[in-house]
Amino acid sequence: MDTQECCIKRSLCQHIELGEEDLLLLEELEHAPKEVERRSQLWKAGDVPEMLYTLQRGWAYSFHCSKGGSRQVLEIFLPGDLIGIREVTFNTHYTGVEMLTDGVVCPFPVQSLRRACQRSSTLGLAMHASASHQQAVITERLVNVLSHDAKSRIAHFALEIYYRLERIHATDGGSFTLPLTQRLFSLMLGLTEVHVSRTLTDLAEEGLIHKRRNAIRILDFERLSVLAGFVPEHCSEAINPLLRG
Amino acid sequence: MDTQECCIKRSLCQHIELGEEDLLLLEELEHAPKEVERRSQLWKAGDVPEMLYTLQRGWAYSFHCSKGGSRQVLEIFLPGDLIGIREVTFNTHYTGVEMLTDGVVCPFPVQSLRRACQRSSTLGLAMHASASHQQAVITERLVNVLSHDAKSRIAHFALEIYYRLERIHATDGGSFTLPLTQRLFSLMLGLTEVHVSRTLTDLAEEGLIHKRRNAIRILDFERLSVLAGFVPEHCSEAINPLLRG
DNA sequence: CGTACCTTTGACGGCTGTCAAAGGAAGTGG
DNA sequence: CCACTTCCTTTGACAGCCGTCAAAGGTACG
Repeated sequence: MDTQECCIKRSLCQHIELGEEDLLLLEELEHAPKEVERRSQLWKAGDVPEMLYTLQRGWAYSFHCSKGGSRQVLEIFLPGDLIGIREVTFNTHYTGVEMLTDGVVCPFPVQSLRRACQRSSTLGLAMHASASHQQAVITERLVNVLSHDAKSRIAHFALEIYYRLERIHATDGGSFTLPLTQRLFSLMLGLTEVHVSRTLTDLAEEGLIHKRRNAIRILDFERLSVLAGFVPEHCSEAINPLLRG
Repeated sequence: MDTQECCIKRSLCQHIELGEEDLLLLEELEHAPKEVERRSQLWKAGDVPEMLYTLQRGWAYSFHCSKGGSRQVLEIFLPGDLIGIREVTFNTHYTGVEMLTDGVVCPFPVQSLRRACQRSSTLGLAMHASASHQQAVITERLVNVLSHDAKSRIAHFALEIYYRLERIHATDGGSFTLPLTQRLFSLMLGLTEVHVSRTLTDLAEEGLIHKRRNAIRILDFERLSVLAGFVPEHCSEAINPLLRG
């Protein structure tokens, strides 16, 4: 396996170091990469979680549908993210997952994960850490939505994505392009598309961002961070030292 | 140990059956119950997570403080809840935890948890399931806040607490009393105290709830559920069958 | 070239926040 | 038991953020 090849191990070893045996175990059990098209769904709400996916290429998102038919977006998945770990312990999925772009995923059966964790408590810990980390992003957005107005919410969310892209070295220089529609912004932040459009226009007029179709570009990180009250603390934390060894 | 005595085992075995060995291991490692006063803090944001607590008696909440000094409440803990599992893998706490009432907690050292999980993969799984379940409550409130107005948010939150109390048989008959101040409501739901007061008055005038100082009482579950779009699905899910055995 | 998707703009209304003030209930110290 | 403080709630006036409705134009895609 060359380093280009997507692997669940690269997701799981971000928080805790895995041994040689752990890595081999994961490699054995992972399925071959699979091409997936934009708008295809990895699963629907209500399905039994039976597969995890590592996102090798492309973007995806998870969402919840209310009875009224409205949709709320909960997570944006970027290349390298582990999709499904957050709900793997449930007997039905609360959220569906859909590709935002064409992409490639590497499937990993839940049953294999169980066996892997039985053979290595470090793997179990890595799995838990990965899920907690992912959930922390959601928690942080709840805090964002609870305490900020539209302008700050958008600023905060843009910065969240930026720092996650930076972590995987997917930013293109000082500024960066965020390929999300305004509709996605609205579904993530509890705003209407109309108001997102207005607010992005405001931010652009203030010189904080640049707007394009299906994308925005951050121009002034300094002022945007102040506006959002953003602290990039939580994104790259190492595991609790008391859980090591 | 009699059944009255609080124990981490009762939290962990809610989602997956634990073996005799697992239970003995947990009993051995748990510390003696400890009285805690209202307003005392179990830890502060920034601390290293070194202890879990099972809440034996009383209520508690976790919160995040923004730079501006405003506070957002993330979780309400009820008797039987495991406090700290959500952030146990992080090297610093993102949220502080404070007692809402006088109470009793049973401490459990994180290092002991690590050793317990090394000796039993089932315990590791139980820990993961417990954390995921707790996170799901937060995720559901994000969905709530993203898609509902003040009246529905309040209705949804009241029902969330009700079903959690029902699960631990702490409801007092058909209706029940929810001992939360309006300030707590506002911090949970991203509203002002003033607006919470107004909205509760509206709900009371419609006969859906009864209002008291520091508490409300649900009168009409049927209509309140419709208003909130509430589905009590997610609260009592068993573990993914593919992870068993 | 036609259709679907994405964005923008304006007018209007209402939900919700802000500011201010007041009173009642609970807790505290004397 | 009383005075005092603190906390919790309520009410009113007012402003503004944001949603709704409607229409139009631009861009991608087949």
